[in-house]
Amino acid sequence: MLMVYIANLAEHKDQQVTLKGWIYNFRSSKNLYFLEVRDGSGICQCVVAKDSVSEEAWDAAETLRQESSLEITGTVVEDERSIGGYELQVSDLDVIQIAKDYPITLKEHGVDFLMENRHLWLRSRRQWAAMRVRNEIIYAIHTFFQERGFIQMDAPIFTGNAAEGTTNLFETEYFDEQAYLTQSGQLYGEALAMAHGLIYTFGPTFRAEKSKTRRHLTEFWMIEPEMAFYDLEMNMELAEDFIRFVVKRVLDRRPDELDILQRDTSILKKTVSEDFPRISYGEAVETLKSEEMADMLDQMVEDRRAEEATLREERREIKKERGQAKKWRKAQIDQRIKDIAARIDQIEEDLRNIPDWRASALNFKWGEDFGGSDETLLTMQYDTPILVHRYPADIKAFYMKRDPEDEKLALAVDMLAPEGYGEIIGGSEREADLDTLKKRLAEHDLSEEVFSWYLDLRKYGTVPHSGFGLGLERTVAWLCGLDHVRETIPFPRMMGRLTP
RNA sequence: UCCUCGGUAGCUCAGUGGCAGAGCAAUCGGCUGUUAACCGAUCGGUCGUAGGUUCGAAUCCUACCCGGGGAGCCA
Repeated sequence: MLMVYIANLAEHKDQQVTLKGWIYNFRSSKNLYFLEVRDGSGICQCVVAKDSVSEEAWDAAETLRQESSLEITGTVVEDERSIGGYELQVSDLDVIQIAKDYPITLKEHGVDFLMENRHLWLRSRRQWAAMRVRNEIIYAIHTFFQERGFIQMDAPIFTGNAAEGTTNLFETEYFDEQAYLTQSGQLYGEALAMAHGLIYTFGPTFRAEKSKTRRHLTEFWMIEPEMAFYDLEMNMELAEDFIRFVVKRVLDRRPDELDILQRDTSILKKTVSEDFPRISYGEAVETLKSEEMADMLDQMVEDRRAEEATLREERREIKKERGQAKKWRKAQIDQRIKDIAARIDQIEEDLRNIPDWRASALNFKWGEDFGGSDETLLTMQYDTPILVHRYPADIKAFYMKRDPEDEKLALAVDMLAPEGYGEIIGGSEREADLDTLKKRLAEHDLSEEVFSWYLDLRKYGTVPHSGFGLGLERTVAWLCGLDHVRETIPFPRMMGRLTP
């Protein structure tokens, strides 16, 4: 029998084929079973009619439960009523195993429960789609750099010295020594760039920050290109081309997955077609303190209040209706009431927070770093990512080159994603001069001895060079429209979560 | 570390001082095209833990534990 994957069913119209997979869902009537079978490549509805199969096969169909594994044979027919447009008219089926009491139903579940069952949750449709988008992003990243002559090289995961303070590093034993898990491959990337010119690293990084937010993991994946003979402008150009390329590939090649995720792609399309605004830190500060920003925030308060009033009105109406409603309508109303309550909670939190955002923005002082709300406010004015460059040197790392036109500034750049997804890229032109770099180490109370190999890079044929780091999970969250990075990686590691 | 919200059936939740509830799942039955199918029945409880107030506590008070969201920090 011809074994096929569901993704390829269209090539086998009217043929007899065999699928191997798992029961995603099933419905039944007296003489008919509708089995939704998933095989990893997709989902196909398989129709078992009592008079089309043997008695054994019919009895077997009756025993199937969610996630039972099976082989199923039948004819591929086009049917617009079915998911994917094709279904299988079943002639035979073999049960491999009956799964009893699969914990994750197709109904709603809480985050904690789903995280406890992450190993199973990955089988669910939205998670399946998100992982395929993640894969497409990874493929696009490699394609982009490989096509431009970049060499992928790996930075070590164990490091002996804590480069920039130990508070946010994980410590571990390394034989008789203290070792740390890497929080960035960048310094090593610079060494690699001096050997190969254009390189990128792609690996895990670890941060022991006690952050419990939707944007943080303790273990996440970072892509760090490093380019010899690139200045800040070239760095920004590359970062913009890079993100545009990745977004375009995902839009082109994963429309079905984005559809499953119910991602509104209109804003993503602007990222592909429009230039990213470039704003200096100084300009960003001006924007935050401006009259327009204050007005925008006042308008935001009004909009939220209006929306809340509308939602409360709707809730009153449907609560009245609920009394005489039929059962299915009651369920619908209950769901809507839950959604409304969640949205109202969010609005009320926003209304509590907006005065703080407003104060933070309007009282912003040159020299401070942007807070989460400041970043959000800056990106709200655009539909594409924005590049914010030339930050005060005092709030940036020692290795960043200063702006020759203003020594107070570092030639740094951050890319902020739209729709509140925050910083996805951080980068800079690196300090190339040996004596200046030594001076910076001294200013930061860092020992020259620890960085002796790094200083060698400036001693032997130093050149201008730049690079940046992309956070993979934040990128996946943005493209998928997910509100938490925990759904962007198969097994997330975060505060209080080490299993499964 | 701080602020804030929460912990009631396998799951999602309602119940704010007076008999422990609903939907889903599971089990049994019904239904010839279902789309989170539907309909009927059955099963299902250490109300996070410990103490206190009260004639009486899921509900009020105190402490603690666990989790969500946020601040700081950051990709």
